[in-house]
Amino acid sequence: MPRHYEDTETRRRQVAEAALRTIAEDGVARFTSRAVAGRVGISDGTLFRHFGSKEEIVLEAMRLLEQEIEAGMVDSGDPMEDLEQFFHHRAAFVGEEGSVGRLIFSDELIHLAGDEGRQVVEGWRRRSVGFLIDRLQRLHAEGQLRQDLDVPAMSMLVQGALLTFAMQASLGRAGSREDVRRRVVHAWRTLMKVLTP
Amino acid sequence: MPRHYEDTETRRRQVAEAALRTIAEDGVARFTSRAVAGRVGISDGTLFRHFGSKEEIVLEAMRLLEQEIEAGMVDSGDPMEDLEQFFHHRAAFVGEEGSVGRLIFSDELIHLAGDEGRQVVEGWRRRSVGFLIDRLQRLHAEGQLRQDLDVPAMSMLVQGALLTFAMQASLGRAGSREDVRRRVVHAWRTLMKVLTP
DNA sequence: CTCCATAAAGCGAGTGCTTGCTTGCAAGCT
DNA sequence: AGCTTGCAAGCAAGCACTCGCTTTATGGAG
Repeated sequence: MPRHYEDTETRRRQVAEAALRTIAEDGVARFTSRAVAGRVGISDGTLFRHFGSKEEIVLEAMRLLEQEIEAGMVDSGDPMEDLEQFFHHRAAFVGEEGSVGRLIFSDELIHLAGDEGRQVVEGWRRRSVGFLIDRLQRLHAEGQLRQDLDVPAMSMLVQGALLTFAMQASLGRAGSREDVRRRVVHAWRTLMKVLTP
Repeated sequence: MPRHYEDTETRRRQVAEAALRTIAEDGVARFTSRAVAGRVGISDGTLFRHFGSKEEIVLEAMRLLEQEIEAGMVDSGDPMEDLEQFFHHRAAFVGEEGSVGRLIFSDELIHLAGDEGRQVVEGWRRRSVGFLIDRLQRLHAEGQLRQDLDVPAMSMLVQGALLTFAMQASLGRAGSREDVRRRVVHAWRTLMKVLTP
């Protein structure tokens, strides 16, 4: 059988994607270098020709996720629209992509990714919370949100709602894409009812 | 040096507690039979005299948690009081006991606990959600909760708030016991403001 | 167009380490 | 004496990772 050849750049992307799929579908316990290599269709020996360590693979996979995470944080000028955009994007993302929830929740994986991985995840958290607080603050100051609630409390409600989606995806009980989207819309309506005067 | 002898019953309890402490303090990745044995002060060989497998250890540890989980679900006759009790108890529990969050979030651990472990965790979830829905339903019917919100949506808000505590504990950023308790009280006040007319 | 040297990518056996678990025997309790 | 509990060494399996060698792509010289 003839071998199939690809250059390092292509392989690195394929491996990072395969790593995310493996984590999402098989779980962290079965996330081994052999499994990832098998998914790409190369031997585990070849895998380590393109990556120096398993830690590097996790970091590359994180970089793939990072783009998606950043994409959810836009600045349209209207804080309310930003917030809605953020909530929908993030909820759909963590609700559909099972690997995200596992990555964030699994100290196992973060431990695997080393100090650098820990910093990456911590960075995501800080940026996301910062974004949330900022938009809520502005809306609160404009009087568009209930004045008897403080901003951190409202932030907790929004984060909590997002966590329920991550949790469901992590437990594999997310349902179809359409189903997730419907629940996201409903959750957002509920939050609006609850946060606005 | 003289050996210290304990009967199986005592050792099983000690081991289960040590397992929870190990998961909470060292993380799932370092939760090995040797580490647990070392914490108890016995060799890993002795550990397997009292337990048939690591899976059994996890199940025994789960049984320890189960008592605490059940303790949070009382029936005082007043649904609102039940709900408040439940929220405070559960939030303080998952917020202070880091192992709970890790246990619930880690598919690694659940995978380790086998089918029986998966059923145990699924049972917790079902019972907890059932409890929540039941009390909310009754309060909603009595008109004590906002009629423009549906019960599942309110349940999501409560669960979400609880998840934020589990998440913080799992990430090791819980803070002191007093600190957690203060935030729990604040979260409950926020929920009440938001759910009642 | 052919030939061949070189580099890149692939393979799979092998290495050392850790893990869950076993076993042979010693040490204490009853 | 016998039963339980303990230890330390050891085992097979699985892991991340290495290495020697093979196979393919490339590209310039003849």
